[in-house]
Amino acid sequence: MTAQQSKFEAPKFRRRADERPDEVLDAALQLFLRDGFEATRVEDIAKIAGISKATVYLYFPSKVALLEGLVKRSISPVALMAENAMIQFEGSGQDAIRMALRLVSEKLSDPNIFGIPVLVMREAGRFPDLAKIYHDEVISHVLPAFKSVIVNGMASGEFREVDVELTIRNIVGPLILHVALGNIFEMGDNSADGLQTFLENHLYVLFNGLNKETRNDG
Amino acid sequence: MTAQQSKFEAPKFRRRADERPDEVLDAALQLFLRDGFEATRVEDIAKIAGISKATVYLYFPSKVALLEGLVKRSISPVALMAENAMIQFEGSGQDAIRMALRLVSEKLSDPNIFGIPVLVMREAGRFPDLAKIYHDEVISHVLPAFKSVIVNGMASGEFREVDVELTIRNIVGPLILHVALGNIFEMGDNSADGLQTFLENHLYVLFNGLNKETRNDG
Amino acid sequence: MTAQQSKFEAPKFRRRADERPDEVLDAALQLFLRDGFEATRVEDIAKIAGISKATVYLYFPSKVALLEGLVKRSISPVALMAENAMIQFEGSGQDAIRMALRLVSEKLSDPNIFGIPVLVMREAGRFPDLAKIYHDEVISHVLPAFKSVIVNGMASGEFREVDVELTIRNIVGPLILHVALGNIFEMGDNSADGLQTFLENHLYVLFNGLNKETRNDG
Amino acid sequence: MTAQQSKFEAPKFRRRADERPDEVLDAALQLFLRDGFEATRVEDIAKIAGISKATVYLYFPSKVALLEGLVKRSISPVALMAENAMIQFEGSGQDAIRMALRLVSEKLSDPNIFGIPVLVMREAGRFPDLAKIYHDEVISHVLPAFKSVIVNGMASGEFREVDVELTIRNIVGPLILHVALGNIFEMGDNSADGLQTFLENHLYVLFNGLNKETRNDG
DNA sequence: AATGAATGAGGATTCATTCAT
DNA sequence: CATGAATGAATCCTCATTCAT
Repeated sequence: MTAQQSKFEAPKFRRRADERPDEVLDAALQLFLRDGFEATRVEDIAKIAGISKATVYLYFPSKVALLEGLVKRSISPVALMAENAMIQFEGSGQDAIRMALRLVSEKLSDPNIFGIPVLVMREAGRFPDLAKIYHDEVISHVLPAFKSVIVNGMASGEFREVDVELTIRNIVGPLILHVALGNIFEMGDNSADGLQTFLENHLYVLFNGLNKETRNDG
Repeated sequence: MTAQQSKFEAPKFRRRADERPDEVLDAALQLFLRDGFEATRVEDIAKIAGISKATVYLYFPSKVALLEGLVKRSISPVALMAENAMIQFEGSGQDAIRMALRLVSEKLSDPNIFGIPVLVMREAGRFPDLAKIYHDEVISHVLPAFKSVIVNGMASGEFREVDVELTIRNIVGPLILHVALGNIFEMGDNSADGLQTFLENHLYVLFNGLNKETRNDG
Repeated sequence: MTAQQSKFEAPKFRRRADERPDEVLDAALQLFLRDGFEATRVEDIAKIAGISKATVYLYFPSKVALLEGLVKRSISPVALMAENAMIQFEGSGQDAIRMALRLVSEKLSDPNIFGIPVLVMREAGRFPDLAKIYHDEVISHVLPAFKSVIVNGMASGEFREVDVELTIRNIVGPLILHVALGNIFEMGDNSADGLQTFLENHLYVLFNGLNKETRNDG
Repeated sequence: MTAQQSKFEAPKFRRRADERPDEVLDAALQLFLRDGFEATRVEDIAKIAGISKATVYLYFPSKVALLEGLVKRSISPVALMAENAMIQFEGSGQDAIRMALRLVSEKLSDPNIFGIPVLVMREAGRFPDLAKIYHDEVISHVLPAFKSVIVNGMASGEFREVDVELTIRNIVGPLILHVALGNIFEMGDNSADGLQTFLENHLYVLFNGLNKETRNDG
């Protein structure tokens, strides 16, 4: 379990400190997702990371700090990326959204990332700080980007007249649910391929609607 | 708070025992939603229900039993109702879905109900039993109903050709996300009116698509 | 160790709750005095009190609360008594002080009491609350009483002219030191008899001075 | 703070190792007095001393060793001095005591010294070694010296007939209490001046007694 | 000589659950 | 039925101490 040491040197501990925080976060994410925050024991996180319980506290001041660290590490970059991509995108609104979701879902197939939103949804209620971080680092970036794409699309006549705020739930909700179902009920698959397949269907329905004959009232 | 009942139906001072379990579940749901399952103390549930901690164990053998009791009590009827409504419905596929979602979202505005799915998503990971109950009592009823509506709609030429399983995420996902956002970030409103407004927009987008000019390739 | 149960009934736990807090405080005092506050484990206190660790927390919200409880329980009454005795006393200043010290030292031979001042001196530095309690409940009562006796004695010509505040250290200091030495180095004896003997010598020196021929300058 | 020394005596940047132990002891005393032995963290001592935690262990084998080092360093010399002064003193008993106390209290106003007795009183209970050191290095020197002064004084008719052992508490007790009160409750002042003022009053009361008219029975 | 990194051992506190009444 | 009293088991976090560099 602790193995993997050459027979020559036996470095009981000591390893480059730089890698440690990341390894700890990886372990934490894995267990938080499986068992929830409260039910996860710091000792188990440590065990998976291959260090001692006390060493965890060398890098993170508390158990909640792990939660917050996870959000900061994994999601923020994705959110920023999606935001920038949408802002700078020059094509149609449809293509902008299509590209953003593809970008995001590529990242989401990284197991270190796709669980975070679900984790946040589970635990944010009791940790206002966590909710705030997620809001500041993710929602406050992505939301306005989507909004402006929709608003522009409506202005140019590309999109129907819809409620901008509420429609964002139609764009993001299916994706979240897909990941969550995979996570929780182990329904569907969250592999890169599975996500891709899902995404194409989602985009098709999202842009064209379920109905074959659509109203032209919008 | 405990006493004070009219002399007529007043059994001295204490509610009929039959009502107790319900009151306990109400209290449990309230706290589970706010704090999560692990972080909720049985003692606090008891306090809200106006009884003693030990009395809770008179009605429920354990803390998890409360969780399971919640699902059984609140969601199953709704799911059954939606299932039946869809099965017996005779109109178009669009109207079937429309009706089912309206039915559900009416119930969802009952605070004793709308939190359950979110609660399950939060805690099912660690309680396979809970996941199983939810799956058996809700998912296994609603999913096939939706599936058959979609399949029939495609057969009759009403709906485009879509992946049936995946499309269900487009139907349900936005609704779940809407409720969750309201619950966790206190974004949007989960009042009956708010839900209604959201639902109309959701159905509009779902059936007609975002694009004004749709492809007729389906 | 837990023994002492008649062969008839085996009351695993359960005892009159009224006695518990006192028993816990007794145990706490014993260990706090021997090992200091920090070095005393709550578990050991519980063991001596014949209950479980968790039960301690049924009666006292925290370890510090035990410390504070000790002061409130044991010393306050003694201080009040001394205060009242001095205030109501009608004889000479010398007799007032004599009486007060005798009264106090009678109580001090109660092992539940004589250790408290030493304990407070040891721990008050780090627990401002404890210092405050002791100050409010003991010092603020006893100090003024002594002061007024001295002031009156000086006014009536019974006592020499001295610095009132500082002289109180001459009255109390030797007593404290005596008890502390007994406690810490196990020098001298803190039995009722030992205290009595010490007290008579202390009072003799205090009132008459070491010098046989005294100055009459005061 | 670390660097910045003239080129002349500058051993590059780091103080001579000889001074280190003293600096560590200074830091330790400061914290032990404020927080007690147990509650003081070695890391904080190191921080004040301007070195790393591990370096402390280069000079002292353990945390207790710091405690013992403090007594050895600071008090022993004072005790020896007082002892010698009293032994060699040629004047009256009163003047001998007066001189000894003045000598001691001069030293006591050195913050590196006056706290030690209080510290010992706080912690000796749990560290028999500490109690022994203090006993051997301080008490066993000072006590006999005082004793012989008193005995001689009684023999020459200068002092009243008193219990020698117990009377020493009258000599030292007020001084200890004065310092302790200053330390713990921040009553009185422990400045050199404050101590001086206190001492004069103490000696006045000690030798002449509180009573203006003294018995001549001694 | 000096230290950053690591840990073992321990302690306060919490809480679901049980039992005697 | 109802509950106050009690506890075992768990878990976070701290800290003196050690070791490799």
